Amino acid sequence: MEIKNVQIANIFNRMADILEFKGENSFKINAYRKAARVIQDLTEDIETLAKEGRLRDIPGVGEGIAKKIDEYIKTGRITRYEEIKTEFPESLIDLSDIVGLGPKTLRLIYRELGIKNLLELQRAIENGSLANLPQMGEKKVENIKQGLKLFQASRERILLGFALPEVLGLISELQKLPEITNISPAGSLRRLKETVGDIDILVAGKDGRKIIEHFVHLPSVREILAAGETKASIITADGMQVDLRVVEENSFGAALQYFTGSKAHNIKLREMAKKKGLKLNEYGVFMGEEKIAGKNEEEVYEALNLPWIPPEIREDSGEIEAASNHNLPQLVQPDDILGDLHLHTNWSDGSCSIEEMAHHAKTLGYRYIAICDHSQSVKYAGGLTEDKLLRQIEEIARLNEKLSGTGFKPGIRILAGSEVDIKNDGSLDYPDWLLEKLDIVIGAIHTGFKHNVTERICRAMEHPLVKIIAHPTGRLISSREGYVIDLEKILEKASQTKTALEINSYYERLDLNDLNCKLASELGVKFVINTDAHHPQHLWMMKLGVGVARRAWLNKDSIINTQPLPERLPKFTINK
DNA sequence: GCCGTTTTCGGCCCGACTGTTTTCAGTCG
Repeated sequence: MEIKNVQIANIFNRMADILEFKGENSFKINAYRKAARVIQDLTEDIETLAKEGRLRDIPGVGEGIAKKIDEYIKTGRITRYEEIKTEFPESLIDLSDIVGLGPKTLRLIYRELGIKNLLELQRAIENGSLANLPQMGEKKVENIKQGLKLFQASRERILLGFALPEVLGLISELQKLPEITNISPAGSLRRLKETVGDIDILVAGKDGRKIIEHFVHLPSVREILAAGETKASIITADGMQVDLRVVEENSFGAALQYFTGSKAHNIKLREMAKKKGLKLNEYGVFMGEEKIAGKNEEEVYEALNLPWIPPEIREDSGEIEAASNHNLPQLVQPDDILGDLHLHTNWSDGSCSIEEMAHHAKTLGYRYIAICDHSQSVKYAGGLTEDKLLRQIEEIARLNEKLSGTGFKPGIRILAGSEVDIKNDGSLDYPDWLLEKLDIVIGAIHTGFKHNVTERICRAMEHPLVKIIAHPTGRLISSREGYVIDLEKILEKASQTKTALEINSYYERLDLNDLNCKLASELGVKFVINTDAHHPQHLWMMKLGVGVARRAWLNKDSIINTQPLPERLPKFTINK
């Protein structure tokens, strides 16, 4: 459904690139970019909005852009785009993604040297013709050369689950320095976006030079890109670029706010500040010359008459308006999670015993877990035969005796479950008499990703024992697209059958993602946040899934594993 | 091209850095 949203957003972004190249009014260009971003983040189908004549309700969409959207939906094309697209070679506009090569320079090399594509740009660098242009010195050519290298490598963004532990490690190393009075990750990492580009760490402290000296000589640093008094950039042994910035203590909040972004959120805040006769920048909030806030984020927001806004929702997608109306959501927190309902063990393709998983879960403060190993037809993952599942149910009963809390020692409850494969006809991989012996049944697709997946999942959700659908879209971030599905249909069926959809926290999945969760939530769907852990060391990823939920504005009431288990098991109660 | 509790016209976030200049343009975040 959101396909048209993405297509239209892409066109507007491309139009902005072309208009920028043409040297059009920069505010017009920004208008296109803003519209593109808002449309991309929309949870509603833009086609529906168009049919209902509600396009103009989208912030950033006015008369001109609404007309173009209507045209695209009716005819599949936008005349204005087709016109300007033919004025210049596509391969030329592609070059605008090169860092260090802005629209002005691009226009210069096109006009003066006739450069139209990557290859010609490379040649111009090599034969020195680029360096001969006016305003073009040695350094600038070198910059473009570097940008070109990055562009060709088309540097991939880093998975959050990969970057987060690394950054927390760096931070705990840095905290040992007494000169550092405050420290925090910033940027998209702090907003818990599923992938991050550069990694930003912000520090408040006295002796910038010393702090940076310490930072660039940490053991995990492979290469130093820059090291000044207030800013340093390094490459870690894992190949991640990390920027450290040092600021004065009384500007830490303003700088943290600024470097956390998002850019769109910051722009809106600055507009607000301006309307109030204030000025907001990375040093503080100013009334004339006087600084009225900046030491911490709370007072920065307060100076603008706003409550503090959690970083995860700072995307200018309604959070500022909600804050103004004192209507911010009570976002679910990591501590709200009472159990993990999707764990694997060495009974199928996990690497540890049920008891080991339970022990680790207990150290995290969980009150319950569910063991959901694979079902019989998932051979490659060691799916359990019917007999083996029966034996596992007995083993879990035995462990529950052993691990149940006594007196002052709280225990942990292990639920017997299964991640049951949804077969090609939508039936389940175990017979009902066996499923009925389980505390919890999760349905999942593992084969036939292009084969009637929507119908299969919907049929599985109609089964009264299927309480959860695991990783509902099947995507792997930056490596697999996911099943071919009609997501909206699935969400509606989930809402109707009261089947919870999983937010799978495994770092490569994060499935459902933030936008899909937001959409699902609007349709009244319930969620469960699981790790799908195959090893105790995967359990920490719960915080990634909680991040997804927070980015989707979810509160704890819509997430079933924030609820305590009923006194008497066996059956996990989701009323279907 | 969008938008409006000062406006339907005249604004549109803000600062740092870099490189090439000699007071500033271009680019980035």
